[in-house]
Amino acid sequence: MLNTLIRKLSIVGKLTEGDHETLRRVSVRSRQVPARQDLTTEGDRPENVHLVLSGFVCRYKILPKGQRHITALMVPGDFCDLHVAILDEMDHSIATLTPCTVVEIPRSTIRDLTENHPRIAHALWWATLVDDAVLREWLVGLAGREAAERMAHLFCELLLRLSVVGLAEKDGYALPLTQIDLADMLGLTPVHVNRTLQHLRSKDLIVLRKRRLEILDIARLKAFCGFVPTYLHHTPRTNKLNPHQHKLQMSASG
Amino acid sequence: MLNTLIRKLSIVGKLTEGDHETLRRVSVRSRQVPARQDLTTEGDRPENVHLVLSGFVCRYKILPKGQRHITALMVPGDFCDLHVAILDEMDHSIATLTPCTVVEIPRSTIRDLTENHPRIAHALWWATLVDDAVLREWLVGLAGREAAERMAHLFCELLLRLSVVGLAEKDGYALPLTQIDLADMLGLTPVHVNRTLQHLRSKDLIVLRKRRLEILDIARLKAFCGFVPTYLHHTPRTNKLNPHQHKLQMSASG
DNA sequence: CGGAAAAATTAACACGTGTTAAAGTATGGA
DNA sequence: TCCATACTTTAACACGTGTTAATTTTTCCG
Repeated sequence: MLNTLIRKLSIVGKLTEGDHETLRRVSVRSRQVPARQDLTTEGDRPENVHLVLSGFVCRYKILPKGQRHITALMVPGDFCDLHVAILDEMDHSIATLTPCTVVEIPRSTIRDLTENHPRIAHALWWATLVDDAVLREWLVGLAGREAAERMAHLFCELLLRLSVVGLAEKDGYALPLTQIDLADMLGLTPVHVNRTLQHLRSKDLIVLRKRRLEILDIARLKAFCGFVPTYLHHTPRTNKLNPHQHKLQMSASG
Repeated sequence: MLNTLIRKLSIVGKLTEGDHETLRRVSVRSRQVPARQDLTTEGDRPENVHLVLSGFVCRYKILPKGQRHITALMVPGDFCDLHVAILDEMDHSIATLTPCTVVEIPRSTIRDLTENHPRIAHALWWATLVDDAVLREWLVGLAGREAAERMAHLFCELLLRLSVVGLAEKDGYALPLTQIDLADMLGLTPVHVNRTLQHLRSKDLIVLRKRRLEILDIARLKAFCGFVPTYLHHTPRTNKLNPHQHKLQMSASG
């Protein structure tokens, strides 16, 4: 179970066996949480950081008109709120989407990790920045991709993220979310999520059924949504030429 | 000039005179940069962190179809890429929108600040988290607010952010952005930005002319877009009752 | 000061997505 | 096993925003 975390953090750098042991020690006290329950609520000043061991967790905000919008999806191996220690008050909430196993880690423990375990600290820092990068990609997708592309992009992203922690096969993965959850995540209505799902199915790209996503043709799916996985920073640093320096384009808008 | 940074960081905690001196020393070497020029380009591994002293800077990504989308706007006192030190490769670009004065701070200096100046380190950490919160708010706005509300919300946000660094009056501020810039920021077309601007003007909420935004009725503008400034974390911690715990609503979507 | 380039404005039309509502289908607990 | 509830699916229509393109205005620079 905890392997998910170790597997994920190992992407960045080489953790020692001692680091593994430290992480295991930190995560002994896990807790079962039913689906659709807040872990922390907007306005709180939480004392614990949450680590997901199993299940899906989301970060969300409620707009003045009452709609929920999900700004991040956390899967096993992800921290939910590594950063919140500094801010006075949560400006959003965190909730389970499915039944989950989570570890609650006191802030003091996180402080100890960051001060006395440099490789772990570096890995945690890295994980936070990747979360930011994902957030930016979601933002860009909402503004610039239409519904089907946006959904396809999410499915590609999850394939990668779940693969890292061993929760995906080559051709699919368990996706125990409702269409309402997807709607709140993609900025669509549940009705249009349904339409879009059928559209992607009619193009023989994916099938979502019985809470499992089947990817029928990953290459075509990636091409369809223009998936470029760089932002996930899951691959080691490369020294290839930088293709962006040659096609800078400042005032393009449509 | 540098006061902008000190003013901003002073929101979080009490910096000492020594801290001020340290910040001044770090920021001596400033540089003029013309408008519409990359400071770092996607794919780079930058060696310096950028601090804005004057002008407007943006973070942007180019989508496969060629559209630019701006994911963040940096104003004087803001760091552009405090975080990038850890990641292998920039997954986005940073560019000036107007002529700017920027300071380039070597990564080693940032490391020194974070290791040897705890109050400054804390303030930098805080600034990064506020940037994240702004990003989330933009995401939520793209998904859940329509064009006019989204634009009004941006104007309210900028009024607060610019006030903090002394660049806004009560009734407006300099906003030297083109409608194309606004479009790329709000996820709209330039044409619709123009329509929306006129719509807000027809409601006597704002006037944007000669690169200056006049806010005609800030109270009505805030009400119009449902502006709740908590996410900017510009006010000291309060111990008021938490209104969110009583109206939890998980599956609302429309 | 004048001319070229960029930005703002206007208009007509197209289309993606929202809205509402009703019917069908799973799901989970007693 | 069966019911109650939640979720999914379908349909018709409305509307916000995109698209294209032409025109006017502003800005910039020699």
